[in-house]
Amino acid sequence: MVTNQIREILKDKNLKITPQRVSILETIFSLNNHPNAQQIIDAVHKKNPNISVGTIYKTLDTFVETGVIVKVRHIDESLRYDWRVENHHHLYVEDDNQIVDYINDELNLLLEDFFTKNRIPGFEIKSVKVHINGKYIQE
Amino acid sequence: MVTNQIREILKDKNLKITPQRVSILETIFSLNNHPNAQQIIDAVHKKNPNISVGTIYKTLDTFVETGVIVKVRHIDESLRYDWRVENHHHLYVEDDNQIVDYINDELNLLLEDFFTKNRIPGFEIKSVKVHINGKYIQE
DNA sequence: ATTGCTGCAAACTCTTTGCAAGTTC
DNA sequence: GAACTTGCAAAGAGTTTGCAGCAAT
Repeated sequence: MVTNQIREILKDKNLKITPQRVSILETIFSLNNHPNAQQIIDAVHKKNPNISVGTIYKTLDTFVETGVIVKVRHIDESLRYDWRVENHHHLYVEDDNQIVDYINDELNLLLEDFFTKNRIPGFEIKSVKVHINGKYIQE
Repeated sequence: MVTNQIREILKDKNLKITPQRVSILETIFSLNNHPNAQQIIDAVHKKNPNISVGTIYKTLDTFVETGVIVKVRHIDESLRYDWRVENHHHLYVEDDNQIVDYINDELNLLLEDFFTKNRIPGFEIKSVKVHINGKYIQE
């Protein structure tokens, strides 16, 4: 992701283009696997140790409010940030704090079909995500 | 869950039977939906405000170490406690910190079949859990 | 010049830890 | 009585907030 693209994203959202925001957004785009706030802070500080923690939290809030990124509420207290919107699933890698995207349209269709046929009374489904837990092995 | 059963569980694990432990375990069994530490603390304090927070945290650790309860690491920083072992799925209720069990054998079979046919190269699957996000509605 | 952003510091929540006093067996 | 458990208080991590000064438009 080039800096110019980032400046354009900010401009589109009527956000002032500051070095801090550019750097933070650049960092988020450089992190592959749904970083949480702490991981973003650490990564930002590697390049710019002088950006304050408060600023980073406020910037993340701003990005979420304006739709630059989304805040994924996996469970009430576990927040992760992602800039992708499409529905996809995740591999949770054991002994490793890694979360890898798993995209499979056939699985999406299968689940959609299942939950159409098996409605949950009184419950409106917004999205269905599959968490695949396991680990990488030598083959 | 009767207090006598709880005393027996503690005795089986060679844990000293203290009023605090009985009360905490009673509370955990009374909470249906995978409470986190804070929810357990709140619930315990409703009945026994004088049990200290430190004691509750230590007791939870002790229970986990001895296998009375399990600590479920949904994602690296989101811990919830549960005493059930069987594989089941969850409804994540929006605007509400509720997680409701969703048990459906047909869904389990469907997923098992899918991932048998669609192996992920180099990845050993330990478990597959479906997170159904949505909200309750008036019907 | 105006608006909005940043950095700092204080404060708050959740969790962990050490230790002296108290409780269980 | 020995061993373990509790409560308290201090401390640490992560996050939020207010405000004065500063930067972007």
